[in-house]
Amino acid sequence: MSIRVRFAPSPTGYLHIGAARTGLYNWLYARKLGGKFLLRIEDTDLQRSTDESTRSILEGLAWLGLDYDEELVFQSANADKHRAAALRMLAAGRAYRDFTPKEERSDKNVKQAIAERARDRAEEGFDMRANPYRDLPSAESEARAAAGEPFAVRLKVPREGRTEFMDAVYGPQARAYAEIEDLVLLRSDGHPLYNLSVVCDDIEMGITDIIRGQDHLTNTHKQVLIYEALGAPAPRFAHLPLILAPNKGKLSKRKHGEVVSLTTYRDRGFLPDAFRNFLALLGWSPQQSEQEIMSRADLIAQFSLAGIHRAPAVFNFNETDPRQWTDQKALWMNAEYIRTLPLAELTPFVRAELEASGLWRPEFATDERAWFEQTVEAIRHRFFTLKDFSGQGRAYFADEFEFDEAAVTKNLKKEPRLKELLPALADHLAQVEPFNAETSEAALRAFADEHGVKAGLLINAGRTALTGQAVGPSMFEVFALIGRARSVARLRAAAERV
RNA sequence: GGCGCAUUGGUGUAGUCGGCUAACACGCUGCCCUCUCAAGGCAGAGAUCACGGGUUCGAGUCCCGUAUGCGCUACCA
Repeated sequence: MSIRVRFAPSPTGYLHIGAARTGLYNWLYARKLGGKFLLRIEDTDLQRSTDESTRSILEGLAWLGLDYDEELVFQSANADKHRAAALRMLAAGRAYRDFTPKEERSDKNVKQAIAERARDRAEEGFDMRANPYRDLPSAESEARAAAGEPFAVRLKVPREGRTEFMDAVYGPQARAYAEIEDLVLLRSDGHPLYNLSVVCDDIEMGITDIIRGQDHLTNTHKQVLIYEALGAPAPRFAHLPLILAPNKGKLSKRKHGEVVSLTTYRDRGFLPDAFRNFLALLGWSPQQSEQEIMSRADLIAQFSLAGIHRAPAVFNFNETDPRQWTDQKALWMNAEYIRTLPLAELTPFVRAELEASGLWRPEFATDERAWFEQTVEAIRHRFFTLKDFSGQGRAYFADEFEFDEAAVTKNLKKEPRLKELLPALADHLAQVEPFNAETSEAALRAFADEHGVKAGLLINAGRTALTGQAVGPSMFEVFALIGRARSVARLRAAAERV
């Protein structure tokens, strides 16, 4: 049977990078094995699910290049089928009606309340099978239901035995039934619950392999029980190590903000290829090579569940240092992609960035196309994100640009004579014909000798005058790119800043 | 509290059947290159492989225990 996997996020917020990685691994697995990668939106929690989140998830997946097969499935649309499945289990004696009135939830610290209750129960040797309605004669159960008494439907977990399954990452797993509660399948208002919905949909969609976060490892035992009760074969499972924050705690939007949102990386100038590459390596590594820079095709070719780690991965970043707003290796990898990608693949991204910041001119794609490509080629080598093209790189595309203050101090204010030298140099360069990297270099060096100053003084001052920056490509390359007229004008204008 | 999972330099990881003087990448330091900064090249610092026992001629690798972290333990997903 051919492979069918699914990515099943719940639309209760932006797409978390951990979830994105889960999607990526599913996608890689399907593409590698020629299977299908399906997408299901788990929107059964109607209070928390939003259309905006769904859109954000779709956008994020599209950005990463994770195309899905077949129709998008909304879990909420299948609620009737889930209810029917619960009723089938009820009829088959694999589930029972629980008439216990619904507990009032103390909204505060849900997790803590659960832990406390579990502790109390453990102390008194609580029996998971103690529910008084578990063995209610079916006639009485039917009668009370018919009379309109509200009830939840619970799975009737057998008293003796254990669930077992083989996890492709964590190995053989087993859990005694005694450890598993008679979980609720249907709420007393008829609403199907997570574990039931997931299993029903996975059966319906013909899912063969479930690849998901390790936080579901213990849930899986419950789901195996549901598969059995439904008389369906369980799929294969593979659980993924979690991605942790630098303090090895949970990585959450609440605490860590936008670094955990996938769209942040798109919005802050990451190349999708670079981020996909980085994400793939967070919890997985190729078996047969030490290669780290991997294209989409490389990833597909190299991917296997065997290369997935068991230990959680720390996503490293420093909230107090803007230069380390996200993992340094991710930043490095993005820079690596920016400087090594074939130019033709990079320029569309640069164009989009320039358009977004109002720096794009149509000529860049027509008459000035060669110039545009040369410029991108010249400046991309020291950029980390696409944002740098409109930031540090602004002066190449527009005449209004900011001067970096440190650069002005270092290269212009340092030498008062520049106030006269710069306009004089401008006059000198205005005579150069033709004007290119070689001729401008010869002219500048001759000018420096003539005036008894080091060429480096004029070179560094020139770079700041022309680009507003302290760093950049070779000065003479910059002269050639900016052109004579603009170079001369900027040299003169910069004299004011000395 | 119970159950489960994990634990190799700051981070991501490699270490197949036990032979490691513990490998690679990011980051860090220095040098070279040089008009700056990157890139690139070279060199280097940084790990008694969580801790304690055991098995063995020999353990990062196998076994037991402890600690720490994380997950689950809901009529949340």
